[in-house]
Amino acid sequence: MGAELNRIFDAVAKNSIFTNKFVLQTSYTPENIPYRDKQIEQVASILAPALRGDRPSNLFIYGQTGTGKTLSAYYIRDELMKRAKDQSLPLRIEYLNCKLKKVADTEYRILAELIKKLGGEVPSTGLPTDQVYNKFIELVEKEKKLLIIIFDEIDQAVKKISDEFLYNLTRLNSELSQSQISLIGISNDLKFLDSLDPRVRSSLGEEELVFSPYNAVQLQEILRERSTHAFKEAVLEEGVLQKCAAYAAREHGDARRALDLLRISGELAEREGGDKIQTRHVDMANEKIDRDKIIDVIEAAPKQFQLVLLGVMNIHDTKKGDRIFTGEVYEVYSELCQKYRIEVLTQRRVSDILAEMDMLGLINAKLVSHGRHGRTRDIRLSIPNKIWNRVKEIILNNL
DNA sequence: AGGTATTCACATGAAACTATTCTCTGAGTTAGG
DNA sequence: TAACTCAGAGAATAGTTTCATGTGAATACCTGT
Repeated sequence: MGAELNRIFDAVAKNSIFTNKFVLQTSYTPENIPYRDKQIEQVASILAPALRGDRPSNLFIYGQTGTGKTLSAYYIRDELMKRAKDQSLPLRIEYLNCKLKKVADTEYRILAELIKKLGGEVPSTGLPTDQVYNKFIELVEKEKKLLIIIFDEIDQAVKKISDEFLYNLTRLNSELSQSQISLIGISNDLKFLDSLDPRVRSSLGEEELVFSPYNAVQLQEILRERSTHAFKEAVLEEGVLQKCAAYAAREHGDARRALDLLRISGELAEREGGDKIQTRHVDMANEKIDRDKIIDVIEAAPKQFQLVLLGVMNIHDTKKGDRIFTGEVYEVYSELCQKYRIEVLTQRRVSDILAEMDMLGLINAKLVSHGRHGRTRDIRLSIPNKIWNRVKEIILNNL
């Protein structure tokens, strides 16, 4: 045991692979963003009026995950602010990620977060929402600036709340005399705009912009560029970059995924004590990413959610290959609840939980109609059986 | 045979409820002048 | 009298329940040939 640990420590301490792992991390902002010149130019031209002190149009940016939306937004923000500072323009840009749980997934919290960024202070709960609004307006008014707010993953927020708060925000301008607000919404759901209230849609979508996915060649180029900073000479074996790019291209051209793959491949190779990254490391990394994601989700999930999952797994064990339906899951789940002395949820709720699992990719649920025999979900487990035991362990330990 | 109408087994939606967390307020209490 | 404490009111949220309504197609039921 000790010897093994020492081997690992030695291998990692020797650090035979990375020179600067940081450039592969998602938080890293490169100086130039390849293949996004056109989009950045467009955003810049849309926002340019801000430099004259005029209110730029609201902007809606659409693009799948890992297509450089957020990165570009950061980039433009920095450039604009640089410019504004030089000419001491009254401009302020705030970025807010609506996906962050516990930070920005309700109307109240979004406002609270904005207020905090503007230097105000609000309690995390206990205040009526309209008071928070007033406070926000007051603060913005005091700033006497043009305020551009970037809402990343805005669809998440609207899904949890209603689109009312967007409406309120877009209307805020009429209540402001000293300041003006522009909104930039970023989403990876194209249908999102259509699902909005027409009033909101027309005002948020004054300008629209699409970030198309990277293709495999572009991904490769991005990886090559970064890898020169990240790794020592000649640690990449032939085909590693290609493989990372190929995997990521399969995931709708997700550059973030490509970078993660490369970084984790490196970490795995390093852990083995080798000084080269091989294509098999990429395969391992790919699996690891999937596995870790699943484990994380399950660990964070509430007890009832876990029990439902356990129910699905148990059914899968007993009747191999056959289709699993909601009714069965509910039955098995109820038994489990009684066994572990946990209160049983309604079928209604379990139905929702199953839908959530589908969203999270833990199961694959398809709606099928069996005619006379009703409609139900056709459920298939999509957790790789390699980690079944770990999953069960997690759930059972959690009682 | 061909066409309708039923019917199943859930899905999906909306509203309302519950427990918990947090702030704010004001009454009552305490300690010092 | 100023400072402190502490219970209760009010608000928001997550997770749920209750009630209501929706739905795709295999089957049952006609109908006229």
